[in-house]
Amino acid sequence: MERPVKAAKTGLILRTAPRRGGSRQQARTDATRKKLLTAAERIFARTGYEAARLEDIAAMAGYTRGAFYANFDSKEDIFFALLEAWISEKILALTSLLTQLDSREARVSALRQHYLEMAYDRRMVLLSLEYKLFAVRHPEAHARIRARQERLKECGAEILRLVSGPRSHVGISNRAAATALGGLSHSLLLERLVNPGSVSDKEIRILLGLFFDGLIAAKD
Amino acid sequence: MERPVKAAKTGLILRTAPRRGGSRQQARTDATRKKLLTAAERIFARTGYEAARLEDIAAMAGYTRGAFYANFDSKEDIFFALLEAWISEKILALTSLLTQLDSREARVSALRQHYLEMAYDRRMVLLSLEYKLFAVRHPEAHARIRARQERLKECGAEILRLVSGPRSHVGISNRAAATALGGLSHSLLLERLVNPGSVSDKEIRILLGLFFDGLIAAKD
DNA sequence: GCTATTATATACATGCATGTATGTATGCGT
DNA sequence: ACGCATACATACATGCATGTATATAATAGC
Repeated sequence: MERPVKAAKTGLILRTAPRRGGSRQQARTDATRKKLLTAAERIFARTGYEAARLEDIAAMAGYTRGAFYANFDSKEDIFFALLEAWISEKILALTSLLTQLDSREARVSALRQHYLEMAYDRRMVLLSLEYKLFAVRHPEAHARIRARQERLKECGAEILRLVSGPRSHVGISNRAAATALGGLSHSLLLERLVNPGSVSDKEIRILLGLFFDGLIAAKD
Repeated sequence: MERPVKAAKTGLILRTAPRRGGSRQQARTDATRKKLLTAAERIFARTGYEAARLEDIAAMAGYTRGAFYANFDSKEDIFFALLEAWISEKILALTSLLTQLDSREARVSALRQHYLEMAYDRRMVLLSLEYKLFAVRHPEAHARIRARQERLKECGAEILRLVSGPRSHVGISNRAAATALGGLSHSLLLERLVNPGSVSDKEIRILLGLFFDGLIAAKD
């Protein structure tokens, strides 16, 4: 039995968007897609992008590589799909936080809390590092990743702006301040992953608080 | 022609130590070993540990894989050898800095400068990340890497101690303070690698200075 | 319920990096 | 100057992950 039509490789968009016919079959594929994505999230964080095997991702989601290739084109493809999903989710969470609170004090403490919590989200640090390292090492993908991370950082900066006003803190843009706070938080967690007990919970709180308050206070 | 003696795999130590007979031949192998190590340093930083190919390392050093396997057992082997060499070098530099200066002011500004310079040493950040990520992901190697990094951190803490005395800054150990400063410096550089121009040189100086001074001042 | 379509699994081909085994050249002792 | 050992190169074998092509199971339309 010949196949007269060569199954033309679906373009980029078709892959991520529903094939069509939005019925129950659709829900099924959406579910496995999501399962694959969350599996990828764990595997990428656990073993790193390069060492991650597609088979492991599929297996952790409860499938084989067949299901994987039905939903994604390659490791890079799912890597980027995960980035999109992940950033969108984060931004949603942040913006909701941004709108809910109205007093300045509430925002400040919420933001403070936010950076503190970053220091305990193991998967996020490892994933974030994977993306940054990938960007540094793959010039062709650089712009794409940067753009995404940018939106997130902008979001953080936006909140800082709401808290401290448009003017920079002693010559530091809100953007740079957000970057520094996130970076400190991440690096402290990484340090604890490598060497648990090297920095206590209390020290984390103090260090982040010190820096955070320093940045906020510098403005006044 | 049979080989009656099965070339017993050289043990770990024999590989790194001179075979014996300390003559000119020795100097030659030492030289290629060093060339291979510095090549590995660049390749590991450039592509990451997992993606690094032994052939590229050998090629960058001006050899082929034959030379590599004559000097190292595997990628992991050279990875650790590089770690040892690298940490030793860093510690030497730091301790010399520690002893040379005698006034407290001189030490403070030297230390300040040290953390600032960390934010410009691209290869060091990338390598340091590789080792930390490797440690997190390879439990069997964890202790080994940790021990090395530990010595370096201790060194930093030692200097901080000389500057600010044995007592911790408002509940922060010197060790944690050194970690935080290094982490902030590294993460700022990483951010700039991903997104050049996102943080200006001036902002780097201010941010690091703010945090550094905050830590030092908190003690007084 | 039967057929068409879609979703996933299985089987196979390919490429590529590692590691090993052998070959060649360079230096060292006598 | 000759022969041995050491440094490095070349060639080959292996393993393993990717990607593709085909087969089966599940779902939708009629």
